[in-house]
Amino acid sequence: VRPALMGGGEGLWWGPYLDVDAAPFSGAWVTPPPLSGTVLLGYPQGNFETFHEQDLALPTAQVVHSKCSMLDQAVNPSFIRVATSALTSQHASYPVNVTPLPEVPTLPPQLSSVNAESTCVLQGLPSSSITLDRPAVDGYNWRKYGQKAVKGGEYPKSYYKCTHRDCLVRKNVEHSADGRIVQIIYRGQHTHERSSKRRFKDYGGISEDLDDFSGSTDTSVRSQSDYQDYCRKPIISNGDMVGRLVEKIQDGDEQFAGSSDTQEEHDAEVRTDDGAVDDASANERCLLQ
DNA sequence: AGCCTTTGACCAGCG
DNA sequence: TCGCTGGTCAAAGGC
Repeated sequence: VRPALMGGGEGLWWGPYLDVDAAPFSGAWVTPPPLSGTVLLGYPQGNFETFHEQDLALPTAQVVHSKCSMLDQAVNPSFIRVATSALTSQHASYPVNVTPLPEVPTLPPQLSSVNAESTCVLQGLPSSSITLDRPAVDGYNWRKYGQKAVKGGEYPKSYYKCTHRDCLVRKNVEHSADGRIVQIIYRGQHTHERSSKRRFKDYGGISEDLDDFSGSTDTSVRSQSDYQDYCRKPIISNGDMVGRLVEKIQDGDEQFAGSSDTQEEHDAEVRTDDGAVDDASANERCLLQ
């Protein structure tokens, strides 16, 4: 089953998505599943980044959203550098130029009705810039308890537990050959708050930003309009790094994904002939709910 | 000392 | 029942 365009903002795909191996698409917008799910972000070169809702939605997405709003007034690449570094390994920091988009994508009713939580997907990062080999960057503490070569042996799969007492949340992380995360399967729901502000500080001192909006951990009660108010401005992505986003709900029946032919067209427009990126349109897309 | 990753063994489900 | 596969356990070692 290929992703279905269900309407909404220009350049976005969303809808049921059952075939992860379907043709690459651009656009990155996803509604996190209520209990568990997978967010897979990929690039036309065959590189993929995968984030779970809680990798992105609460800590980093809101940071980026916040920074997006700031960037609307004064474009400052350092903001995104901070945000993206929080997404990457704790040692990585990558400069990214930013240009705000003029419009705010419209939400498809199908998705807006699914879940009130919000996910912002960083898209268009250089393929080398995000390596979520440290799941702890989502604000929770994880302990790796196993690794297994899955059938075919293409990608080793790592198994992580949340270290919080009485929390049974687990993550299955699939890595590509070069160590990049290909897929994260998230099982369960945290019964506690994000465990460590200190840890976020370690990733760039953004913990305060996280609390700007995520003071409550009960995101399910947060309204969509709240998010839209909170983050008005999306960020356009690096055209060279057309994103691919897949959300796979493991424990539920619903599966969603984002993609867009129109977005691909847009990305093609901002991409130069030699594959270089038009700085004016470079960088990150922050799509919101 | 505590927490983490690594890794081989073990277990359960399924055909 | 057996073998395969995915998921988990737990000892060992590192930071």
